[in-house]
Amino acid sequence: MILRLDMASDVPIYQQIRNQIVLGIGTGALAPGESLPTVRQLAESTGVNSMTVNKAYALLKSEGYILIDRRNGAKVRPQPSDGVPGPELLHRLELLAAEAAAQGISRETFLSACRGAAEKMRAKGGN
Amino acid sequence: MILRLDMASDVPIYQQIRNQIVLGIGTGALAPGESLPTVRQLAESTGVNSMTVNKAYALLKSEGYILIDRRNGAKVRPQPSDGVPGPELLHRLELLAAEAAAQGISRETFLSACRGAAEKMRAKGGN
Amino acid sequence: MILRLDMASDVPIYQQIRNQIVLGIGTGALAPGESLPTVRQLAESTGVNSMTVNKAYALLKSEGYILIDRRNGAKVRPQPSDGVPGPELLHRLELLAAEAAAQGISRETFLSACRGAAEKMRAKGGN
Amino acid sequence: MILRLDMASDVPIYQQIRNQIVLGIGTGALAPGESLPTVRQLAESTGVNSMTVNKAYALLKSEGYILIDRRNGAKVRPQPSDGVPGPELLHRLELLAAEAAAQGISRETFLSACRGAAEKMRAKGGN
DNA sequence: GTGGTCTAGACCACA
DNA sequence: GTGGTCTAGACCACG
Repeated sequence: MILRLDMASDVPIYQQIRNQIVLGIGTGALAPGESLPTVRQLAESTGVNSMTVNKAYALLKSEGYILIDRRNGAKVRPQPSDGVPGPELLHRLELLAAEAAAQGISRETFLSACRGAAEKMRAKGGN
Repeated sequence: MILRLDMASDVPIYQQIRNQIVLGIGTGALAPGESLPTVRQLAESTGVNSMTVNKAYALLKSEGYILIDRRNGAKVRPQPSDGVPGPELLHRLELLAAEAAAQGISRETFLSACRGAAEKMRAKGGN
Repeated sequence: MILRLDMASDVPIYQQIRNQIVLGIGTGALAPGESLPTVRQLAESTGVNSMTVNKAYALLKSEGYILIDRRNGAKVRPQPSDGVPGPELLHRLELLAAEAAAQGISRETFLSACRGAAEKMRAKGGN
Repeated sequence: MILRLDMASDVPIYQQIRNQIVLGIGTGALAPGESLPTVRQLAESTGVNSMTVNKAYALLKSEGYILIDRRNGAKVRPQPSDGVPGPELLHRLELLAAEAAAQGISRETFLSACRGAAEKMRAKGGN
């Protein structure tokens, strides 16, 4: 699990960390129950302040992606809530579709890209 | 074309304006070539500082969604660049897919949501 | 709205700030829609670091007690979600009742204290 | 007396132990004079470090809920100090009431929840 | 050892 | 002007 952070990006570092870990969980690179590096480790290996890493972990915890155990550090949440996409996710998906449409990308090309993204994710059971 | 802005949101106002106009273009509510309100009009009708509206228009122009004509104001760009999704869009799509997967949303449910979003967009030709 | 913070307490400062503001909202000392001091103001007047105040405000925002407007700072949320107590609140209430019972406080005395606390809160309509 | 501990919770484990024992005493599940398991037993049965259990017991003793006899281990204190709620308890009760009020919960609903919590406790005499 | 908290001071984005 | 982010280094509670 290597994180690539862009210090010059306008997206905050703690968000980049959060995004990459979510990507790792989604793709299966980080298995459910797997331990994440400690705050200090990640801070050192990325050259980022530990409070910034702390903020990313706190965000992931509040979003329900990870659990923070006082003894063993952070772990990927084993059994995430199953079900339907939340309104916020649907909103962002619509915006993405609108951008594609406004750029002249055909509906089929867009859906093909969706399929490509979905196939990179870990397969859960028969899904 | 009515804009709904949430002053308490953590997404910047100029981004909200930009997003809603992109949504309008994508869904067809704003037709290619259609004139947008002037910066001053939009600023007045929304109660937002005109510098903020200006920033949104400049962003839309730099992204290629609109054309700014000094005489006629802003218009929806008639023939946007056709083709494939850019890397930035693909990146955001992957993050969305990862969030869905990490939340336990099945691949099929995710793709169904994608189809739902795509169908809200204007049909161009046979797509 | 004066905050009294105990630097020697084991409850974190940002929590103390959060608690006192919640108390202010509950009792009506802070009216719905009323503006809170800015982060910097509160930091200065209390002698606390602004990041600590920031954390308290972020917590209050995430809990739905306040709204943060990029232009005007923080405001008490005008129309909080109405309804039933959440499970976390009920849990704490039970613990409180258990502590009282274990200390030999009679049920009636405990309920009397509850009534006393409730009567300090702002009256909403006929409640 | 079964303890349910959540290692991922942000409330310290020794506090969780303390809380559950207080709940047991308050509800009557643990009768006055009843013996508690030894530190070592409780540590083994819960998989928690014995220092942590020790801390919980020391806290319960300092709060007056239990008595620690070197020969017979810990016992629920038979005759707890009778009387009025202490200031710390009142403080937490007020905060609870304020949170309820700030969330739009009516005074009557709050008091109803108080009654519900009180009725779960053991009845002492006619109370 | 872990995460949680706090400071003092800085820079940036937004409006 | 506002809040948001980040740093470097420190201390503490927990286990």
